[in-house]
Amino acid sequence: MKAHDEIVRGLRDAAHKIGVSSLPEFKYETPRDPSHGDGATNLALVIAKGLGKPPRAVAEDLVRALTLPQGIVKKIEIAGPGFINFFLAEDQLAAVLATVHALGERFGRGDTGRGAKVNVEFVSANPTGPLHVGHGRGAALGDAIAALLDWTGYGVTREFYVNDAGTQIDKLARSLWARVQQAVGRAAEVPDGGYHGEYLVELAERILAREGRAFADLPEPEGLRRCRTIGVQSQRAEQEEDLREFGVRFDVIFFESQLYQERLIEQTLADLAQRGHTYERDGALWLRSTAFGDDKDRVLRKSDGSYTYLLPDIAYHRHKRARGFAKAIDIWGADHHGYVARVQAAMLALGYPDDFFHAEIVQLVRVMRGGEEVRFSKRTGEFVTLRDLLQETGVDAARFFFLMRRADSQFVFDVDLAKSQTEENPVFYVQMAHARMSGIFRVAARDPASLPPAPVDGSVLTQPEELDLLKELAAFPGVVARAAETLEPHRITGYLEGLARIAHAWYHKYRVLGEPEERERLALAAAVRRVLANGLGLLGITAPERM
RNA sequence: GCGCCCGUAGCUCAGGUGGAUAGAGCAGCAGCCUUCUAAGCUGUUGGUCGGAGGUUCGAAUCCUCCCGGGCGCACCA
Repeated sequence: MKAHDEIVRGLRDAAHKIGVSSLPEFKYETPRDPSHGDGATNLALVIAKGLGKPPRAVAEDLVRALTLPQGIVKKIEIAGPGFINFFLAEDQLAAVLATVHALGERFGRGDTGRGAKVNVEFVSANPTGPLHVGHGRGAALGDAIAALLDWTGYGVTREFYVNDAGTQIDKLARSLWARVQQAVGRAAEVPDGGYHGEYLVELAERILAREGRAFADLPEPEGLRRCRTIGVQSQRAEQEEDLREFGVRFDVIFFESQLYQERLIEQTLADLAQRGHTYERDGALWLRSTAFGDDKDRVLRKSDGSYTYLLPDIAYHRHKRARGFAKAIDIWGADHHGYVARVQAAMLALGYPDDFFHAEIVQLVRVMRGGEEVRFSKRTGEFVTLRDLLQETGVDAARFFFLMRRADSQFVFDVDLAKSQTEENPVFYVQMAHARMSGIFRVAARDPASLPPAPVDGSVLTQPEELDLLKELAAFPGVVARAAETLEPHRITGYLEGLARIAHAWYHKYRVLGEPEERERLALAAAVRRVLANGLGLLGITAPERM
C-alpha cells in the first residue's frame, strides 16, 4: 500500500525525466504469476509509441531514471515485451501485520464513497406469497452490495418496496376469499392468474378459526376488503420472518400506497409534463422515453384513466432522489431486465444524472438435490421457498453460495454440497480456516486481539506460505474496494477461499506454539483470523471459533 | 423477428475498461496422520476460451457475422 504509492509516484517522475510530457493511463498491479514480482507495470509499453522507441529500451530508461526510498524494493526486472517487475523487500510485506492489528475490524474499510448517500433496494417481493430461492439470492446480493458500499465509505440505506396497491393484491384478495368459501364447503375457485398455493388454504382456516365462520358470510365486497388487508399483513409478516432468519435487515420499508397518499403520482406526472416529455395519443398519456434511449414510448396513464405500473415506479424513484440519494441501486430478477431501459429513460427525462439509477440484474436460481433439479415446494406449490432452503442448509451456507457466483450467471444451488461438512464445501472450508487460527489462541490461552502489536521482525517470516499470506492479507482492502466499485460480492467469496487455502497449507506445514518463530507466527495467525472474520462478517456469515 | 444476459478443463465457475506460458475448486490419478482440528495437506492428469472473420506490437477480453442456451419484448405487474 505504502510501497505501492511510492512506486507509482516514482514511475510518474521517471516518465517525466525521460521526456514524457502528458502521461497516459498505465497500470501498476500485482501480477498473476509470482515470478513476475510483487508489482508490475506496463508503463513502458504504453509510452513507447509516443517516444518512438522499442518498449524494452524505454523500460531500461525508466528503470535508470527511477528513484525510490531505501528499503522498499529488493529487485527490479524488465521482462517480456517491456514490463517492469518490482520485488518488494521482505520486511515491507510484514508491515501489513501491524496495520491489521491496529485497524482490527476496520481493516479493509475505505473512504472512496466520502459519505455519499446510496439507496440499495432489494427483494421487494410482492406481499402475495412466500419468498422463494430467487428472492434469497437477491437478498444475499443486495445485503452484500450494501455492506460493500458501507465498507467503502458510502452512507447506505437498505430499502424494501412493497407493491401493496396493484392488481396483484386484488388477485391475492380474490384467491384468499375463494379459499375461505371453500373452507366452509362452498363451491368457489381461485381465479385465473390468482395464487393457488397451499399457504392460502392454511391462512383461510386460520382466519375462520379466529374470526368465526360468520366471516365467510360477509358480503363479498366487505369480505374481499378484509381478505386484502389480512392477506397483505400476513404475507408481509411471513416475509419479514424469513428475512430476519436470513439475517437481512432493512432501514426502510416503503409502501406503494404511500405514493398515492402523498399525491406523488400526480406530482410526477406534472413534473414530466412540465419538462415536455409526455404527450397524449389514443386517449392515453405517454412518456417520450425513446428520447432517452428506450425502444419505444411507454404509456403512463391508460385510456381508461388508470395508471400503468411504470408510473408509480417512476414516482418512487423520484421520491428516492428527493430524499437526497446520490445513487439508487435496484436489485432485480432477470425477468425484469426488459424494464431497465424505460426506468432509466424516465430518470433522464426527470433530469437526473445518468449514474443515479442502476439496476443490478440477478439471474435465476436452480436448486439441485441428489443430482436432480428441485422445482417446487410441496407446501406452497410454488418455487422452492427460502425458508425450506434455510432449514436445510443453514444461513451461512445459503449466503455464501448465493454470493459465490456473479449475479449475471445462472447458477445451480447444490443443496447436498452446501450441507456437507468437508473441504469440498467452500463455506465450511473458509470457516474451518478461521476456526483453526482461533484454535491456536485457545490452546495458547491468549486473546488474539490483545497480542502485542508490531514490531514484528519481518525477517523471521520467510517461508513461502508465510510470504504468500502476507501478500494476500495486504490485498484485502483493494479487493473490497474493487468489489464495491463493480458491485460484485463474489470477489470477496473468491478472495476468502484463496486466503483460507494458503492458511490451511501454512497451518498444516508449520507449528506456531513452542517454535522459535512463535511471536511472529502468532501475529500472522491473528491477522489471518482477523481478515477471514472481516470478510465473512462483511457478507453476513459467521466466523466460528471452533467447529 | 427484435432486445438484453450467457457460452472458458469431465462438472461448478473465476479471469472480461487488451498485456507476459488461460486460472481455481470439485471429480480422476498418486501420496501424507507421534503435531495448535486429517472437518486437513502435497503432487499430478485435463482446455482449438462456442465458431468464423476483423482491429492491435499483443485478443478469453474490443468490433462484425453465425451457432447454442436463458430471459424479456402489453394501454400486465
